[in-house]
Amino acid sequence: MKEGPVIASVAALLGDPARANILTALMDGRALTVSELAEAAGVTIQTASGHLSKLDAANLLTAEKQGRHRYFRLSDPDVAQVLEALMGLAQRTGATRVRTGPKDAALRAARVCYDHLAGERGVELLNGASQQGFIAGEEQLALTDRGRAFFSEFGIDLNQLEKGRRPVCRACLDWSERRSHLGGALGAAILSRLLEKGWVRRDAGRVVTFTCEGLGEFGSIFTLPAQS
Amino acid sequence: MKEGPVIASVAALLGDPARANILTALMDGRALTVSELAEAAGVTIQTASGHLSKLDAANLLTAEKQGRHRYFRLSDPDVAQVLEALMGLAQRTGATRVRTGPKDAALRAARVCYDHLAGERGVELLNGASQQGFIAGEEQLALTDRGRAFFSEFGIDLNQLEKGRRPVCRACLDWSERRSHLGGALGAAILSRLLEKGWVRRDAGRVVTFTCEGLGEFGSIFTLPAQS
DNA sequence: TTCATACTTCGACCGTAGCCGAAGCAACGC
DNA sequence: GCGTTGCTTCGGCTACGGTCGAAGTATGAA
Repeated sequence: MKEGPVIASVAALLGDPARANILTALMDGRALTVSELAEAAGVTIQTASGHLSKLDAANLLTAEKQGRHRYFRLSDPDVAQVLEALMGLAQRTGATRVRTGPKDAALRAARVCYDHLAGERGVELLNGASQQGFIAGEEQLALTDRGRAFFSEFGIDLNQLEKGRRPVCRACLDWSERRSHLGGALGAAILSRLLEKGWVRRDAGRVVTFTCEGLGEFGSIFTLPAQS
Repeated sequence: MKEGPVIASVAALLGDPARANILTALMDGRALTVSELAEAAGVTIQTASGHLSKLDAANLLTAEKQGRHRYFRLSDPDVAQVLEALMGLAQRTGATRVRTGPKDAALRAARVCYDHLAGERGVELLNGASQQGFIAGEEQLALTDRGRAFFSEFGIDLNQLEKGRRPVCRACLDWSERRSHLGGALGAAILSRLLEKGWVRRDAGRVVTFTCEGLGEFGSIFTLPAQS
């Protein structure tokens, strides 16, 4: 009678389809306006506005005003992580209406999870990095010396990352693969670098597409057994 | 409009106060009957029965019939983990009605999280084990050779644990401490052992109480810097 | 057989919360 | 000033879902 309700109030927020749509639309880490979110959720602007104030009041979102727009984003990577965890549960749960549309396939292959790479490629990335000794651990991840060398070479400023409050490496459970992929500051930095290098492109929504060349490069680094 | 609803349906299940109470009542890993759960949730038996069939249909619970009773338990440690994660969110979220009752204090000190130790003691356990080199990693945990020796000595059959499908070590985020404690098969085995040794006692609900002697022993092992 | 217990199903009631139309603000451009 | 755009607030409608009383099923005991 006491602790139940505390989880119920949050869960109830996530439990409305419109709000759930809003949140998943924000899972790519971008900030979106009220009207964009209304469209994503399939409701009118007034309705979306109402939902957004609730989510904001619960600190699941943060709002930022810019001129006459209001941009909303997830307030924290933790929120995204809980959402992914719920998707995982939803699958096991049998609520899986096996909807194998083309968009679904693309999502499974590679997508953005808040600000890092997820899906098949995301899992490959972490597996490859582990196999080659760049990253150690299974649930609590740590960067190895070898990894430091590699990612510096790759163009990532590790000192910079380590200054922040955010953990550098973080295992994030992938709802489609049921395995972990790499989150945290390093995960985010890698995705940025992949974009800069032109290996991947961000499409509408959370889908990430590899260029032909990018897929080759990525594969030669991460999906082959250690090539040394 | 497509992936939102999948998380919404699960979240909506968790979002009803009565169901949330039922689930948190089951978080200690025990199996309870319909009537017990009805009382825990503060609703009539018919109502509870309805909720339980929904939770069961969603595979969040598993039912087991024994005579004229029906026992329900959480279907999986994963479910408990998501619930703990939600509690964490609920806190950050400001839904924190800071209710510092005596029971709350006891819960914070030591409690059962599905089947392993959580709360201050749980976090101490993992910290101590890490500091002394029994367990390596930060998010992905692994047992070290030294840890194998120690826990065997402690009375745990590690070979047995490693046979099962369940991961031996698992970091589980503690909602009250905002740090990880040790879950997985090893976490469960340690709690059993603590009970067997008479170091701790399980009270009503999820509260775990240390005996005077038990607290001393536990402390000398886990809360001091390595005593070697 | 009869009664008691444990639970499920049915039916009806009621409240809450989501939804939209309309109106009200606020920021920007002209 | 006026009009447009982006968003919020208000009011009323509606429907979904939680709730309980009552009746029905199953197990076990006397």
